[in-house]
Amino acid sequence: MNYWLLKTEPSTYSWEDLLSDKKTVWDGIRNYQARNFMADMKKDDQVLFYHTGTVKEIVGIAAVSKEAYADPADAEWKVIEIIPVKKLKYAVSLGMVKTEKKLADMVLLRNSRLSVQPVTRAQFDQIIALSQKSA
DNA sequence: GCCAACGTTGGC
DNA sequence: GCCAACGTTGGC
Repeated sequence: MNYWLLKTEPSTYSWEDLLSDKKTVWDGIRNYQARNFMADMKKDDQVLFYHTGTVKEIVGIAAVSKEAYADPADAEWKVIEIIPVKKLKYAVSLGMVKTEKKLADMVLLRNSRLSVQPVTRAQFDQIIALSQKSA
């Protein structure tokens, strides 16, 4: 089981959109590093769903429902499919992640521009722990 | 709205 | 193959 974080601008595609869609094709990724991570995703891997822009917080957990396949729009790129698992009790903001020493190595902080990123089990568990209590 | 960080492009 | 110029992302 691996863990990941997907970033999205909520005005483009939000957690609420995912809930109403029940599943979605994660397409449009045009970055090689991000594509390579997507290629490593396995079915049932857990995904932290992060809103960028004015929100900047992890809002929910999704799961990989279909592993990477060629983007029908452009075979050089890949897409995956995800389904919502559950909304976090309390969203975990970027500010909270920054203040948590155990999360200092998260790619979210190290490389804020990467939109598909790996998360360690320990980091994932820590995020879940933070989401249990309000900021 | 600004700008730092980073990836990509293209000239050499 | 290097690197300057440029475009994009995303936090502030």
